Amino acid sequence: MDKKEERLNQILSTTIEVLIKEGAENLSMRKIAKNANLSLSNLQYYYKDKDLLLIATVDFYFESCKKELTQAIKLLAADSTPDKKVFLEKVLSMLLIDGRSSHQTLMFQEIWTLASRNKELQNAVETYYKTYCLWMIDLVSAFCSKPEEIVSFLIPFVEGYTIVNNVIPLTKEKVIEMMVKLITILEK
Amino acid sequence: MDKKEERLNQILSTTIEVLIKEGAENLSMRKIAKNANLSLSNLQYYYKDKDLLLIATVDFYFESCKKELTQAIKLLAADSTPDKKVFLEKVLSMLLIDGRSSHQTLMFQEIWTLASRNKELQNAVETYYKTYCLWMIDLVSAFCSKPEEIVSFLIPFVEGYTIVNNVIPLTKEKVIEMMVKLITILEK
DNA sequence: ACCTGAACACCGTTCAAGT
DNA sequence: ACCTGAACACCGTTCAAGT
Repeated sequence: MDKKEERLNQILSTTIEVLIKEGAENLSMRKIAKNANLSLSNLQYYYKDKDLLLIATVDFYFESCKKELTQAIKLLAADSTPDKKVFLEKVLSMLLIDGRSSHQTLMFQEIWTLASRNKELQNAVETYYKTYCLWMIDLVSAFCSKPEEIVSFLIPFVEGYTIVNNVIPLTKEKVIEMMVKLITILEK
Repeated sequence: MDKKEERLNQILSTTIEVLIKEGAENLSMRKIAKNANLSLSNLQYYYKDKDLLLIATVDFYFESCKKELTQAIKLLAADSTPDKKVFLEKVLSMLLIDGRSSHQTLMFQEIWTLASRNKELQNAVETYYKTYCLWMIDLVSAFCSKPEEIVSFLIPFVEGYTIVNNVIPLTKEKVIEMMVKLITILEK
């Protein structure tokens, strides 16, 4: 890794840190510069304005998410018993996260909101989710028929669950039970 | 409506307008004051700081959402044919909104993000969604058994769909068809 | 190519003062 | 009770200048 690459890495990591800790609202070029040990003008040499810095940060973040996802999928695939029910339960309990306690969900929420005002970020988000969809289809198809239907139903549900899990009447365990039942039935 | 109430109404409506048009990121006390024809200091007389203004705005917005929801539910209930399938299709096509083209989803996204950094907003969001849940349970129970399960599965799905509808493989029509099938089966 | 520092218009908040 | 205006520290961006 050469010097420039290292600098960029340092800037983007710092931006993610500040973004998670303080939110997009309280993110400032000066704060990032300070935390990354750069002068404001020097930071602006690497990223001309705040928008470009945010786009680069989101791309950088999605790359790390993809790596994590690949890892998780590998674990799931390796450890797979032939039992479909057990497999589905594992996938679901991994995906159904309480959004308020997860760094990842916090970061995604910032990204969604930023993206709603920025075309380039919207594309980055769309591209990421499409990749995510394809991987899920691939993963699910090892155990289930009609993977496209299952994924079309699983992904929105999981995304929504991170937001509203604290208000729905059923517990997480009951939700997993229900989802396994539904997926099993969906294939018939 | 007395003068004070009118002033507050004018301030909160202006805040919502600016929030939807420009996002929380670009919302400023000065901008709101200007658009609502007040001096900055006068706005601060009514809302001491930005946080208090945002909390009041979110409460105000949720109130209008509740009114809209009551209206929509009334329409659904009045026009109800005895056919469960038709009823479910109507509910679903009303709820499954493309998030990118809807003012409401834009506003909710801003609120979610703001809430992730503010305890009071979190409570406001939670209270709103709990009311929403109870109304949905009430609505659904007219036609279906196991309304708690159906709502626990419907609400997260609908929330998630607004975010990821553009990346999942199935079309909206196919999604509705699938959901009706699943709900029907869930009751058995 | 990489980095600096001053200047500008804008921001939220505070405060002392008016009616 | 309602409203004003000045002051403060902070913000993003621009720009002319250094190595």
